[in-house]
Amino acid sequence: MAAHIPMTVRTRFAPSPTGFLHIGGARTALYCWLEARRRGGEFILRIEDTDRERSTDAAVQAILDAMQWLDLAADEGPFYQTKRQERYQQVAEELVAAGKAYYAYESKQEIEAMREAAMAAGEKPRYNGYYRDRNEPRREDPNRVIRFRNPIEGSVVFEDKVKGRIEIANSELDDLVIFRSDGWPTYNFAVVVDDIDMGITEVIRGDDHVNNTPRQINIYRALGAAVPEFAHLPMILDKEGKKLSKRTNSVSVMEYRADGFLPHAILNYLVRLGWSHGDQELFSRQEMISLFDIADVNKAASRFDTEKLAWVNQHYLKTDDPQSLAAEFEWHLRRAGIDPSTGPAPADVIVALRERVHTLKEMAEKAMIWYAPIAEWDDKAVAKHLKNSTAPAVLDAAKTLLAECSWKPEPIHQVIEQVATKLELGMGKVAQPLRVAMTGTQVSPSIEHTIYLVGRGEALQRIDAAIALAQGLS
RNA sequence: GCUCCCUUCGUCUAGUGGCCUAGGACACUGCCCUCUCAAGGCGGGAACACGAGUUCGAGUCUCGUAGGGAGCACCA
Repeated sequence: MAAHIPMTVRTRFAPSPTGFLHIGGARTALYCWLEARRRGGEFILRIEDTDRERSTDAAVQAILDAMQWLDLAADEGPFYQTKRQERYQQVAEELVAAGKAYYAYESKQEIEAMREAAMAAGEKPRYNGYYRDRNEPRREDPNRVIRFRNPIEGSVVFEDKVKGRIEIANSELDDLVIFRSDGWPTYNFAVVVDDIDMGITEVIRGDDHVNNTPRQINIYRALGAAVPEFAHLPMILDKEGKKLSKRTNSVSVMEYRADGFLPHAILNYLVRLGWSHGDQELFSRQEMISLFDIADVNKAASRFDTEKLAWVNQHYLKTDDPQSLAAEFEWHLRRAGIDPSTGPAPADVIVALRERVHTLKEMAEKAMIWYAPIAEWDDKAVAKHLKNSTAPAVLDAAKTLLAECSWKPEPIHQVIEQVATKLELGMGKVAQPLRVAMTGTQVSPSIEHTIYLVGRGEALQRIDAAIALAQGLS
């Protein structure tokens, strides 16, 4: 028996640069990447920019940036379809020469009339095959296109890795245009040529392409190429079960970044949307790679749940090394108008706040208390919060002890306890006035961490200011 | 209209004929812990779209119905 030489698995992500990388595209890219990684294959990135009307360089860059931020590196590419124009033309002409495609010269209006006639007759809008058997030679004509001579008999059957067996009769398919009158290939043709040339073995894409697959398979066969495996991913819907729309949802991956989500949290959330491994919710990169299998992906569409994403995000905020989160957090601080160098170390702030927020954006907002100048506080609100007969005594006692204690959370905690014991007050009566003095608000992390992060010099000043406000009350 | 696809708690899902009086997670909620807010711990309510059939036995197989989605371009 001949030794079986395993073909290397090659997957590809092929977005068209007409907008940002959206959440559905990110999941497709993730699944392609995971499938390639797990099976020791290659992941290729291809930019499908043959629609020159709608493609933009800015969109290309946005997609590349998002892929990088998510850390989904391609092994090859990005390849651009616009750079392969001659190749498509060459293959299309070869198909004509082999009698597997033909020139057609209808105008767009004629095609339109044809579609309407078919609709009126209760049939699918389709090409009537006028030039199919006319064998017209190539001639200069603004309406010249090349159409694929689709088989008439039989049906196309393929085993989709997520949808299962799918069969469509050839009688449902018409002779699609593969090469346009403007000199560019159409989508269905370009993908096939590219996937063959790039040696793609697994086509993983959105299930809006299921209906295109039989047409493409016929082209593979006409070209004498091996047909790859297909896996069509169900859609991602919004909370209401509607199609994700820019108007009502965050759809761009980079919007999620701006909203304070971590790249790995997004990946973890996405890998679980439509796929699972028993009861496991959290996956490291390595676990995702070793456990993921495209064949285990669910068939049905799923809804995007920001609250669960937020839970996953907080999980990683709590468990990741604060130091490794610092750079992304600083990005958010700057976005919030804060200069990180004017306050405590970002990693320390992360530790103080990570159990209290779900996103880095929220964290940056809450971190304001350690960076914003005290002058910006609302004095009236602060004074009101200090309206407590024991507040001045607490502040005074704390100030004395804080001036001398060792500046670490633990000793500061002991100071609080000493004040409570000395004044015979509960922890609440001691912590709250200090909290107000430190932050101008009634909510903050544990009091010792709050004070610690303010810093000794600033803390003493804030206590003085608070005492002044409290006295102003009486 | 035609073709294809989908259907388990509110949501993401486990489930591949008996282990299911259907499991986990998010969300919601009760109690505990507590210096605020959280986090955490222990509980709770909550689902097999519907109808036939196959079978000793169906969430799991078959058919039908209903509902939802996608595609039907010289757009990808």
